[in-house]
Amino acid sequence: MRPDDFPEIRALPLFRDMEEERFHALMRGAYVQNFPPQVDLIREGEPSDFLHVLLDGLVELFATWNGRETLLATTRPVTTFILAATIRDAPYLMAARTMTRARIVLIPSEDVRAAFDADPAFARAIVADLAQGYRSVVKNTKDMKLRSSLERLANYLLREQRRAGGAPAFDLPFDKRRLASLLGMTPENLSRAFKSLQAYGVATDGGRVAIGDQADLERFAKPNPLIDDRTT
Amino acid sequence: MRPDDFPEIRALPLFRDMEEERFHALMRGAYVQNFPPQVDLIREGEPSDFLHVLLDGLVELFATWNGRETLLATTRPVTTFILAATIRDAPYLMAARTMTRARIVLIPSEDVRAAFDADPAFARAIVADLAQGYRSVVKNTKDMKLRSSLERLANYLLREQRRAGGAPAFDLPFDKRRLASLLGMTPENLSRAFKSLQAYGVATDGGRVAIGDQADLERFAKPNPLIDDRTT
DNA sequence: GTCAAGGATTGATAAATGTCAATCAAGGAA
DNA sequence: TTCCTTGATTGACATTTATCAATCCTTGAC
Repeated sequence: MRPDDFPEIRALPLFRDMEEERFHALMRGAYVQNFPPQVDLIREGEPSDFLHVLLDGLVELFATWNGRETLLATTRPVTTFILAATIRDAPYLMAARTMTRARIVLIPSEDVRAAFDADPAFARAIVADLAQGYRSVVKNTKDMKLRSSLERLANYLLREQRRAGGAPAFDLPFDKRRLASLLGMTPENLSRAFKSLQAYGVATDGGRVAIGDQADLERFAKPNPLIDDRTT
Repeated sequence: MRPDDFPEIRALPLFRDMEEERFHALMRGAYVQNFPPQVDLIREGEPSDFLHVLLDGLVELFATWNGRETLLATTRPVTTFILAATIRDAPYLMAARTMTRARIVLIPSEDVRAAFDADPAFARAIVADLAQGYRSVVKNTKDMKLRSSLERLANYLLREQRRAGGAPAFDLPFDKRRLASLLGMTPENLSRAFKSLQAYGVATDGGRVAIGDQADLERFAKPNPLIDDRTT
């Protein structure tokens, strides 16, 4: 792949401060692929041969056990995913599948580790990324262990609203079946949870959500930056 | 603190490969403290001023929200904790409290970050530690989302047995109230779960657990390295 | 030894959540 | 357009888990 093909990669926090030559070397070994929707990119337990960078489209990260499946996260452009497995040279803990058509850069894990060893700026960026990812998963664990499914939904909606710039109405980023799995509940339970939140001014129309009275919903949801602020 | 006082710190993966001079500088700013049981070491939301290294005793890491509390992890010697907050220079996401008398080294976070910038070997070790911690939390999330409380207990017992060297009987490392919280259930539910596992050869006598037929318990628990192997 | 305190267990009951089945609604293909 | 597929919703019911209260048991202080 030509190093200057995708300036948005270079602009990512992870690559922004790399030495120019290093970045070029890394990109020379990388390649871009286009995938249709519903394609398995990664399976749990496989060796982590590539660091993935999502340029376009949506990807879901999920895990399975004993015939059950749960959605752990979704990624939107431009983000890397499964960095920890790449760094540890350990098997993937999650599977990844495209939700839409997607354009993805694949960087050989070996090259990433080599660049890490050679470029202090890159090393710093990787650590920042990992520490942030770590904290993000811890927040998610607190969400799961300390809150009921109704409380999780309420706080999820407040987070999404924030992401949408604080507007009173916004679209869910994917279907409700996936949202239910992400929040650790069944679609039926989610459907009933939405109905319960009507009492706090939440209205839905398909995938569109309107929050009538944010303060009222917050009184119920009790959002907390140490759980719900997914940026620090 | 005198740098050579505690060779077990130097032996930790995190510090093992540091340059000698760097390690000494780091230790000069550090100090050791002894704490009685049940002492709050860290509160959620506080700035992360120190990286902690547990030399002796047991420490619990927990989180609270809306009057509820949940145990997220316990640490045993010799381990560091809350590395991610130190690296990010962000507030603690968990609180920490001694469970027993404990001896702890406190290293100013600023010094850790300086050492990280100056010593590539230390940087590598930090990344390895973070990536491992990250993966460990992901495994825990899978455990929580994919398994019932009974299945979580069964797999927990198999992990503890493994840690005890595979012996058929071993002691729980702390009381059942804490174990229940760690597994995300109430003490009453845990008590009943232990009773249910009698059908699979699990016997308890206070804090002592005996696994009569490991293969039988495994048939029920279906342990999976991508969830239960907490070392890779 | 006795006693007090806290954890563990048990029983009864309630609440939360999941399952199954049926129906409904929306969107894409022809 | 019409049909068909898939996701969403609803109702009835089962299961899991929590709550509350009582009792039991262990352990440590005296």
